[in-house]
Amino acid sequence: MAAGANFKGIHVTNDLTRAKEPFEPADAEKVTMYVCGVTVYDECHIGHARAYISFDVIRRYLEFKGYGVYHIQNFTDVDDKIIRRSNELGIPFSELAEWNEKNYFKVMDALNIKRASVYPRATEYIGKMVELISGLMEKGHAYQSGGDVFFDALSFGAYGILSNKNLREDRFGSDEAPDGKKHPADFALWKSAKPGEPSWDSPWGKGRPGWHIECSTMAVNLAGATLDIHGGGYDLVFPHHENEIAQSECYTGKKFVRYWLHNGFVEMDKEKMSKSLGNVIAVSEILEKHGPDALRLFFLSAHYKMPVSYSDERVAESEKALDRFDVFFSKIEDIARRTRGTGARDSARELKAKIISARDNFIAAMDDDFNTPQAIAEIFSLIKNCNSWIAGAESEAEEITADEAGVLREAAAVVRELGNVLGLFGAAGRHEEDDTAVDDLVELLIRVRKIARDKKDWAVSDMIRDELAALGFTIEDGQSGTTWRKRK
RNA sequence: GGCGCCGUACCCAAGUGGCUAAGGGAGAGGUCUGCAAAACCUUUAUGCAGCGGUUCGAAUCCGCUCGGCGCCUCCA
Repeated sequence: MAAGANFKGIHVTNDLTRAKEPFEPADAEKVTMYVCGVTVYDECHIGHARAYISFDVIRRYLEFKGYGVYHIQNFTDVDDKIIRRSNELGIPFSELAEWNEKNYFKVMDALNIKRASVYPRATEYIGKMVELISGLMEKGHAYQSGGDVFFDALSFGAYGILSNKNLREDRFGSDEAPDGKKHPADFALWKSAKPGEPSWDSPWGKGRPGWHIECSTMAVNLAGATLDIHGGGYDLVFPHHENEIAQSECYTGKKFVRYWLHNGFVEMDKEKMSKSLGNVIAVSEILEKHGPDALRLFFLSAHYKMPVSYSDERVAESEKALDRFDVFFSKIEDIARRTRGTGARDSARELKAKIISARDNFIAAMDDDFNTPQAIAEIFSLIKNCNSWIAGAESEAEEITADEAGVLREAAAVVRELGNVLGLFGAAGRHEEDDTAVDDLVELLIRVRKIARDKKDWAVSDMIRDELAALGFTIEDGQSGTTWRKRK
C-alpha cells in the first residue's frame, strides 16, 4: 500500500466507511482526537468506564507508536437533564455540574485513565456556538422558528452518511408535526429559554444551545476543521454524531472527521444498560468490590467494538488472572536475588528470542484495530513461557545464573511495558512505592517462621502464615525459599 | 418498516480463506510440598448455531433457516 509518512502500521475500523483502513493522521506530531464526554448530571456508570478505558488504550497505543496526541474531551454542563435534576435538588445547575465533574475525575483517575489535553465545557463556548449557528443561517442550513433555531437536514446532501440513513425512507422521531420543524430529522441548534431556565443572549433571543452544537464548536475551535479521530459510544452514532457532521461540514465546508471510532455497549443480562431501563451500575460501586485493573482487564478482554455483558463473576475472573502478573513479578525478583555464576544455557537464549517475538506479536495485535484480547493473550503466553523455563531450570542441578536472571528481568520489563500500554499496573498503591518498613517487618516474620519450620514447628509456622494472610499478605513456600506478596 | 451487530470448548473471548482453532477463568489427573498455595506438565471444540453453495482448500466468502441483540427518542 502506498502509505504516507504518517502511517505507522496501525489499521482502524472506520465506522464512516465500515471498513478497516490504514491510519494516517494529517500530522504525526499532533493526532487530534475528540471523545464525547459526559453530561454532568449524575455519577459515572460502567458504560462510561468502558468507553473511556477503550479510548484511553487507543490514546496510549498511539503515543506508544510515537504519535503526539491532542485529546479533547468535553463536559456537557447545561442540558435538560441537568436543569431538571438541579431543580429537583433545589441547587443551581452549575453546582450540580461542578459536583459531577469532580466525581468524574475521581472515578476516572482511580481507573488510571489518562487525563485529556483539554476539557472544554459547553457553557464556556456559548459565544462561539452562536457564531457557528449564525454562520449556518447565513449559508441557508438553518432556520428560525419562533425563538428556536433548527438545522435544515435536507440542506445537507450527505445527511445520514455515518448512520446509514435516508431522509426520504427512514422514520425520524414519532411525531408527524414536530414543534416548528420542517422535517422530522431537523434538530435544534438553539432552544428558546423557558421560565426558570438558565439562558444566554443571542440574536434569536434568550436561550441555550442544542445538544449537538457544542461538540462541533469545540472541535472546530480547538482542533480546526478536521479531526483525525472522533470517538464515543455506539449510541452516539445517531443522532449525535450524524448531526455533528452535518453542522460542522456545512459550516467549514471541509470533512469533519477522518476516522470515526465507536465502542460497544455494556449490557446487563443481555439487555442494553441505560438510564431509561434503570439497570445502571455506578463505577464507584464496582470499585468497592474489585480493583481498577480487574475492571480494565475485564473490558479489554473483549474487542472495544463488541458488546460486553457485565458480570461480577467475570470481573472476579479477571482479578484472578491479574494474580498471574503479581506472582510472575515477585518470582523473578526473587530469582534475581539469589543467582549463582554467569553465562546462559541455550534454553535461556531461546527464551530471550521468545520475549522479542511476544513483544512483536503484541504490537501486531494492537496495530490491527487495537485488538486487545489478542494482545493480552501474547502477554500471558510470554509469562507462561518464562514460568515454564523457570520450572525446567529449577529442576536441573545448576543454579540460575546472573545472566539468565537478566533475561527473566527483561521479560518482566517487557510485561510491564506492554501492560502499561494497556493502562495496567498504574493504579495507585500497586507494587513499587510500598512502605519499606512494612516490607521489612514481613521479611522479619518470614525469617522467624523459617526458624519454626526448620524445627518442624508447624503450629507456629502456620499461625504466622494465617495471621499474615489475614493482614493481606500471601505467603508461599517455593522450592527455593519462601515468597510473599501483597494482595490487591 | 429501515439500518446494523452477534452465535467458536463448562464460562468469557481472539481468530474472518491454507501450518497442531490464541488467551483467561473453571474442572480432572500428575509433579513439587509438613500442610497449604503458587508454578509446571497432561487433559476438556476432527470442531466453529443449522442447511446448502463457491473453492484445490472455509469457522473465515455467498445464500437461506433458526436463535440472541442494538440503533431509528435522552444515553458511553
